[in-house]
Amino acid sequence: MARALSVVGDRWTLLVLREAFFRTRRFEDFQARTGAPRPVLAERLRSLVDDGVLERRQYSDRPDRFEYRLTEKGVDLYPVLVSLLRWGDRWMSDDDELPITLRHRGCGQIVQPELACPGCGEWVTARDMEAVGPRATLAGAR
Amino acid sequence: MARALSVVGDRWTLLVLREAFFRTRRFEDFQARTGAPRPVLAERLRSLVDDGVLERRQYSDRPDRFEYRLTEKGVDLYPVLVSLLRWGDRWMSDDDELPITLRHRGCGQIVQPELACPGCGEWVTARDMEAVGPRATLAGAR
DNA sequence: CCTAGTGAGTTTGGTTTTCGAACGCAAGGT
DNA sequence: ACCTTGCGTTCGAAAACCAAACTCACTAGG
Repeated sequence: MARALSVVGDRWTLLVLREAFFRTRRFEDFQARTGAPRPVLAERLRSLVDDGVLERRQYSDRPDRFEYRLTEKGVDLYPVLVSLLRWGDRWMSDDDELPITLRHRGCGQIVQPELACPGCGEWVTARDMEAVGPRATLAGAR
Repeated sequence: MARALSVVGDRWTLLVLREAFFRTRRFEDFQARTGAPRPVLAERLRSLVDDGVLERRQYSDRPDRFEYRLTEKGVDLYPVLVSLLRWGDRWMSDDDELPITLRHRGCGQIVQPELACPGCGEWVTARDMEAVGPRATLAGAR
């Protein structure tokens, strides 16, 4: 998890990724929609590309122009973003800003996806899970 | 989501919360396990308490000693942490560090929880969902 | 031809944050 | 009397951040 955070553990990075999921692809648009300072944005995009989360693709020569798209690795961050969105809507909403809503193409309903157990299909909360392995013993060793 | 990130959009904050889910409660232990610099840790704990994610509780007077526990709001961040954990294991693992594994108390199996649709129960990926509402039009307005 | 505009950055210079190391303080142990 | 534990705070140096201006390579309009 620390390694995951070394990639996405940054305010601007996550805002950039949110926009990427909304199909923003160009530097100017990322800049306008996230409000990130341009040098910071340039640096973040570069490191996301280095980390394989975004792909930098030329969409024009003369003049050279590039766009940034999510890779498979990037798309797989969706649960992180959705979980944050959900938590923000639940705990941090203020009334004069309507939340983003998500529609499930499969069933057509407006929903907030939640965690479930792939083993038994039940919904999962923190209390239903326990850590095992190296950290479990660490935490217990107190 | 931006508001959510204003609370947890920080490398150290998320590491602190990870430890909190492992039942770390004391300043020294947070410091040792996250490696966060002490002044940063003090400031982060304070702001997490301000934001209602952690609760600061006195567990001894003479000398005064405090511990930090997750509130309900904090516990509800579990999906964010689990999603990060899962992504890190999938995309950032290196072989000489065993991943943390999670057991579902309900069915006893070792699993990585995933997102599902509360409407129809199907598993959900980024491609199955579409945004509607204010941002959808914004993204389309290009 | 001259000027304006667009897209994708880079440079600059000044302000915040962050960091590691050391310190403070109140007790408890030996 | 001295060392240790727990929980922080203070300090100066180093790094990151920011807004604004600049660059470069074109395209479009008059």
